[in-house]
Amino acid sequence: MDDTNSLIEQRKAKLAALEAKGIHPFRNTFKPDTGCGTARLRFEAGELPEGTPVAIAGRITAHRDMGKSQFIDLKDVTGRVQVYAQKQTLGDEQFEIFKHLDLADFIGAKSTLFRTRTGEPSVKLESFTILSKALRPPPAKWEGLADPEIRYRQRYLDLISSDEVKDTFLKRSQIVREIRGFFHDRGYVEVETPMMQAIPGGAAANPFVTRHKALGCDFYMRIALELYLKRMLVGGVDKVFEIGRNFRNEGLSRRHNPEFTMLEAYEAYGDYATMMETVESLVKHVAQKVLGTLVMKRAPVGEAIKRVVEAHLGASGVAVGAQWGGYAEAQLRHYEYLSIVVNRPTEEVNFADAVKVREVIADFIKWFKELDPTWRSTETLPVELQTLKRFDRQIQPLAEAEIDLSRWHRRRYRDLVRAAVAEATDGKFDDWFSLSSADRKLVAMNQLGLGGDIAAGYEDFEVTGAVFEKLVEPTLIQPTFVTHLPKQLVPLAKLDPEDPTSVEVFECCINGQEISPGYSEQNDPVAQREALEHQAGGEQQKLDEDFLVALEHGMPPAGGIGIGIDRLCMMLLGQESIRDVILFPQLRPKA
RNA sequence: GGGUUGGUAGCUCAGCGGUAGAGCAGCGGCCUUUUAAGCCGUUGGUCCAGGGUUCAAAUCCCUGCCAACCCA
Repeated sequence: MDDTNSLIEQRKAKLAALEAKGIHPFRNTFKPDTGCGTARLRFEAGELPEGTPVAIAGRITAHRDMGKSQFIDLKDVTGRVQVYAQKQTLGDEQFEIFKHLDLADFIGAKSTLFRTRTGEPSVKLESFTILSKALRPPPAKWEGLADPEIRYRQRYLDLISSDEVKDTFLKRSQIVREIRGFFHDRGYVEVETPMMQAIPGGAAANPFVTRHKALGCDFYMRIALELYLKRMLVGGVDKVFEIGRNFRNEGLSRRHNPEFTMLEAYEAYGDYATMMETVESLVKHVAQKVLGTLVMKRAPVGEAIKRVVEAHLGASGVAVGAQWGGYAEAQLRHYEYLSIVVNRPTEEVNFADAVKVREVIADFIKWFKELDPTWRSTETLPVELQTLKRFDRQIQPLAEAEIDLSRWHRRRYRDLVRAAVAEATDGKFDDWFSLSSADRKLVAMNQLGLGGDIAAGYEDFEVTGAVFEKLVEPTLIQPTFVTHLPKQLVPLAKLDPEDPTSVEVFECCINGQEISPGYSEQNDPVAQREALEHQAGGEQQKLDEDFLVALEHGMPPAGGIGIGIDRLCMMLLGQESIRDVILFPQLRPKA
């Protein structure tokens, strides 16, 4: 970024020298007739014979100077091809210019296909045109870009230096295209609704505020698509969807970007069951089309495993493992194994280690139970059972190397919570829902270690919600529809007629994250008004009266879904940070 | 908000009290089939900023700024 940088000065001097020779390095005077990678591939496949003339254009990404012959790599979006230039062919003057081209310059090359002595499919240069002179040097060719800040702020450099990164974003583009195709094929209509709204509705989230000068009022960036898409249902567009940006004014993390891409789709006369089928078909369709498989490799887990093991080795009873050696040499070996995992380089820690760590924990539990059948707390042994259980629970999702999108599971919310609590407390609290509400809070804070996740004023369903979020959701690696959510959790959805304490809602979890909620949408205008008024908590200005009027005009019963496109991409593309599937993630502005 | 780690050449990094280093990139030279080309030579630095300790600080200490990760 430093303009006094001598490399930049040198390049500027080269530019001036070219111009002094009457060469204009920025003119659009060259039309390629094929791509660099395309030419290479078609040559390799035998579609084009040796000697075929090709006009290619691209960026110079490598230069190998052999004296009177020169090699460069030319790269465009289709790939890379080697260009071979000879002094004999180009003539002295052109050859000198070619020789002094810089990495990152763009040229157009008239050339013919041929193979080098080592068999590399290449092109032999006949003439070339400079199409753009780069005034700044590219990132290191071999190491690539290491500084994450530059990767995100100057993504173009990241795209230049990493084919994997480029591939990820090209695939993201295909994913979105396939999603569109899927809905269009099913007769859905794609629409665009306002991003700036006077009353941001459809979700519980903090909005961004913006100011309209001419109207003299504030607008909010939308936090959901829902309320406008439902207006479309009222308006008679029975199958409707939108893919677009939502904005939520919250913190940044590995899984959160303030602006993110959401898909919402609504289908009249459908319900949450219809939409489960839709989500399953959609995800399978996209995976098959874009990746050609339904088995997803998960992102590397080394860092996460080390983090968990380290936390437990350091903070809790496992750290005293060495002291247990007194009664079991095998235990000492196990303890040593955990230390080895922590001390190994991150890249070498893998899914198999997570499986092994789980075995180690299971052994510890078994030994301790043999030693003291009543073992539950720290009374007699140096480590608490729940500590080991928590340890195991955190490792468990890291032991699954693949996601199998051909098998989808359906589980009831309450069953999952009940089982998770029973397991985490070693059967001590085997029916979470039979506990009193006060006990639930105590158990969650003390036995389940959720003290930090539960605020004092939490209502009952929020405590259960925290248990689900912390204990259940991260373990749902394989595609799972969680159904029959408690009605308090989703106040705007339709009650289940067979179980009025739960609603006709699902959450589709994959890879330990919720990627898609789905609903039987509320179309009773009276019930909807009550729910919204309750949600607004008496603040009338938050109530979207126009939306309620729309419902009063009649909305057909419908099923609806929302899918976080960024999270879907993370899952499909094996990325563990949302910043690696968003081209220009939000960062603090540079001072 | 708290903790951890980091900030040294254009890039990737080493050095961790005693002359500021390497590879790549750049520049000059040799080489007409190389491919992380090679060989010879060479340019390039506010060691993030400020303060302190010391005969001596990139190195140790403090403060600040920036970033990544974790926790909240």
